[in-house]
Amino acid sequence: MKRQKRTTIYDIAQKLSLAASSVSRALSDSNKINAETKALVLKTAAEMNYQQNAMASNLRKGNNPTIGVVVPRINQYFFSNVIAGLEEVTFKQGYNLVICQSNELHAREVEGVNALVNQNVSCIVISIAAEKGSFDHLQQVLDRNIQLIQFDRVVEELETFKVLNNNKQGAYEAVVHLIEQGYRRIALLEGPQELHIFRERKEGYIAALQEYGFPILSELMYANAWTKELGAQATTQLLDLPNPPDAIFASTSDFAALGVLEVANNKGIPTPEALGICGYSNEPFTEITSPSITTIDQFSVEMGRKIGNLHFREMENFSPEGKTKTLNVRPKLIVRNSTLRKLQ
Amino acid sequence: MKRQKRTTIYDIAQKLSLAASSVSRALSDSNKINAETKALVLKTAAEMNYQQNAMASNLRKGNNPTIGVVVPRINQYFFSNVIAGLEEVTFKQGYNLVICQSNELHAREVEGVNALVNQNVSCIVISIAAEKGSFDHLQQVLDRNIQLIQFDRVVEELETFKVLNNNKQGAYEAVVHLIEQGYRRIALLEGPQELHIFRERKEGYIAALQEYGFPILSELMYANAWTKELGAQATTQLLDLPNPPDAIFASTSDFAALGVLEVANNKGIPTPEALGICGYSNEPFTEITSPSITTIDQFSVEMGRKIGNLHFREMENFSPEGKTKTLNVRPKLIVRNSTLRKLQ
DNA sequence: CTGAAAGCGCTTACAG
DNA sequence: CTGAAAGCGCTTACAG
Repeated sequence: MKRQKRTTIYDIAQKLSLAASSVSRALSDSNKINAETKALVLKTAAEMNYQQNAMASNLRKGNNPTIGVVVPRINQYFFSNVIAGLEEVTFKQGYNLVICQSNELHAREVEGVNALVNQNVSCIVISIAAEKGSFDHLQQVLDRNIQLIQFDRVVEELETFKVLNNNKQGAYEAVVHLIEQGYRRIALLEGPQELHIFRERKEGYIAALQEYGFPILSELMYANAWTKELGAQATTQLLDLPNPPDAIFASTSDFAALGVLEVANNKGIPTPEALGICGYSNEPFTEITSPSITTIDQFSVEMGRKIGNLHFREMENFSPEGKTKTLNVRPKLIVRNSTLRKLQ
Repeated sequence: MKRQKRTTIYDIAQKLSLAASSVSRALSDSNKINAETKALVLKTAAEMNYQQNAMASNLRKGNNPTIGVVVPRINQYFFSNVIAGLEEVTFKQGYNLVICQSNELHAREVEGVNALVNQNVSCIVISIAAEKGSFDHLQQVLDRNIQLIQFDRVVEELETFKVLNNNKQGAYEAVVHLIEQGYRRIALLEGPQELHIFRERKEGYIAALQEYGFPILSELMYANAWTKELGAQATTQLLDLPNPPDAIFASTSDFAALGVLEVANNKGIPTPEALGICGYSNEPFTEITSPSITTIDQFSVEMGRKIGNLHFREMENFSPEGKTKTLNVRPKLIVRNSTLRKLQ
């Protein structure tokens, strides 16, 4: 035994000598019902402690007002913020939010997506796992006419809504800022180039240098430095160059930037005077390091809200040709002490 | 129009000239079905791209394999970790996880809980909002025989499962550590005493002092210092005492401890030599401040896993008299430089 | 092992 | 405005 019997609309109908359909109409606030009857039903329902069975209602109506989310990790600053923003919107609309994490594994992601499809959710929101694999599972979502919204890390080939940070823009602004602060040899810590977000950041770096007439030097671009440890390692090597950089843009993450800072501190290289440091993401800790770290805010909570609003707006005026729109969230440079050697 | 027609078991049955019930048996891997028939059904189902309608199945079976979670904020380090741990377990069991945030508001919490009750979820996991209110909504959950598991911030009067950090133990160990490091006047930053977690931490502080024969001095206990700003303010006042403390235990949070550290740094008071500082929660930033901050780890991911396991274990051997068990997660002191003035 | 039937708790055309 | 009936897509006793 688990549940005790819940009151159903039949229980109410019987008590009031009404038809179940009338009870249903009263509860759903239909206009095809007498005001007095409605009041009576509502009163009785409250007395009998009635709660609608959402599963039955959804089955009959053929839709499930829930949004499913699949992210690599729930407890990562960026993702938990996106989810928080999304929840805000979905809750307001009376929608549920079901959450899965892929742990960066493709197989886990597939399982999660399939579970959501079985639930007949009205929308799936996803940021794909780092582990590569086919995207049949996502194609399946589209085939079933379930809305699919990709964000941040997306499968580019797939024609779906995409909500992205304008990574090129963010990187571009960071590098322009460094140039304006008088840095002349700006190194780049790159992320894995299979992920488009890292390719775009590299493009932004190059665009800024070109615009200001600086050379693009391969010796100053360091591949695959997307953890604190790899950032530190990259920094050690870069600073050992015959002609070392005077600024390092850790385009991968603030964690990499933290690795840069630690190496600089250990070597007694003063920041920002001799070495400028810029990260990416505006993790909370960047504010409290010494010196505080310049970085790029991605407006993650706002991004979550945008995703939610996109879904609900599209539900209203559904236009097939509008299915592949890309929404860009414009990131913002947060200037802090690690790059500030001129007064602003 | 939203969804196109999905294949149902009737479509499969028709194609194979079978009864729907046989198709159902084959798909649910029943033993009351011929092996050949089963293989044929499975093959055909795959060809026809069949996906079970979870709503129909759940409705018929009278249960919904999902767990609902209500927390003050999804994007808070502690809570997102608990959710991550919980998701790990629920996913393994093929359960869904539905998430609501109360934003610390009682009314929002009530709405969230009711939505989950309507869904007929099999378990609700909750950490209550700071805003006080009645707990009729939680009583309602129990009345409907839905399992209720409270964690961290709980309604003590309510007889439910509770998963708690052993806050008294954590605080006790921190203060003992401070005493062993030679600190003699240890101040306490308290949280709001309406919340039991903060009362318990105070008890741990007092117990440690008593055990070592130290006086309990009200001048060294500072109420309501649970943000960085309030922590800083408290520190300024404490250090202005005629006989100031030589250590401050910010029992409320690491953020308060950060406030303490900043005031100490600004006043040129060396940490840990002249002032020991200990926080609570092991936020990521405590590792990277200068000096790094001693704190208490709450094993939040592990706590989430414990909650999940509790639910699934109890489902099996359901014993009414075991319904009010309390599980304590033992916290762990993380010793860092902010309190380390002796070699260990 | 297979089929026919009932029913989970709703909603919604269809009559009146 | 109200009722009787059908049906959403499954599962599961009940016969055979």
